[in-house]
Amino acid sequence: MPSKPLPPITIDAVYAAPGYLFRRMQQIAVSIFMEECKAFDLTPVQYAALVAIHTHPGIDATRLSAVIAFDRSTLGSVIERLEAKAYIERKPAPEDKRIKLLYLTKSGAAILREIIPAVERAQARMLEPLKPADRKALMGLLAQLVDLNNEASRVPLRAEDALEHLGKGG
Amino acid sequence: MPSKPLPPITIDAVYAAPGYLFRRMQQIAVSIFMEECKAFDLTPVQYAALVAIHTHPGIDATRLSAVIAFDRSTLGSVIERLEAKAYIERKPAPEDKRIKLLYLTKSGAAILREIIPAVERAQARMLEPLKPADRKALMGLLAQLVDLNNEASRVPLRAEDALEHLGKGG
DNA sequence: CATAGATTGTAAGTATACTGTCAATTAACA
DNA sequence: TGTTAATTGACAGTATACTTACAATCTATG
Repeated sequence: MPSKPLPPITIDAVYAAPGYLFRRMQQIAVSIFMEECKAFDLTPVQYAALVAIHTHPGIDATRLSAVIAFDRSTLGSVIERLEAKAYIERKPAPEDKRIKLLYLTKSGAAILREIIPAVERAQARMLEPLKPADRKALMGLLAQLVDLNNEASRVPLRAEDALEHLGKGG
Repeated sequence: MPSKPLPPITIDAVYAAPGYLFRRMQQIAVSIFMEECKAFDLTPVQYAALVAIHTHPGIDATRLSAVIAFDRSTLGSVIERLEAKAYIERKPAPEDKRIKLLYLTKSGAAILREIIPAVERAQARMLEPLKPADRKALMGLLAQLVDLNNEASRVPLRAEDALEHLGKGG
């Protein structure tokens, strides 16, 4: 019994923990994205917002936050920045004075077209160190896990529910 | 040729992209961690810092940032918060007036012992929706990918290099 | 139609995460 | 030894991410 006063855990256990690997991978992914897209001055979240608004023109902020699984409170400032860059427009909804509808501007659509090759390079680089079969396996498992854990992280609405009155005109 | 003015990408492509899945999984992981550990008022990063200081007593802030792959600038405020909670102590290094050495306090060691079961519950919950074999496969691939991508995200020092003069007394 | 409850956007407050910059200090070198 | 270079910690500034709170507005109900 030679000392050993505090043996609860070591940093090596942290390195192998899912939470640590998820955080580290997210750091790396953002870093690669920003590097590939530095010519465009768009963050990953701003990019996702642009794509979502492009796919669902006239969406409002609350539904947008559900569609891109993005915190509702923070989204306000993201929208502000995109509006300041003139990539999106906010228009009041005629039938509901609370809601502001979001639309891509011409330059928003243009930047989206231009940035896509860089984004695809970034996505490819994130997985590049793995063999193709392993990339597929990892993405498959991760997509599955995110889907099954979807309820764990609080999002105001499920993406599908959020869009019932959009796009399909009903 | 019926219209189709902007077909560059849709939100479904974003959902399948690695960057989106990594971000979403990180959100979920943090959410689960905070839920399991809410009785302790410790964030995942603060927890990792405590473990690292416990494993490497007398580490300085720059090396700590390398050990837990944590941004050096942000670490200052993390250390401040841990110091304010009296979980760690900062002592000036005798041989180098720039450096402040970090040590766990008694209550820091105590909270670390107490929180570990909650942390382990959280880590287990993150992977719970997958079959055991899939959990193993996912963690293996992710550990591999993080390791091979380590250079992509800027960290001042590699964890191993950061510790050469610590612990082993040389 | 009046009121309670829900929804929308906004804001305040905390905590990462990153980019820069800076002064104090130490190390390297001419 | 004296100047330069590197290191350390601190700070300012931007951008997520989350919690709670709040006013304006809409909906549901009596």
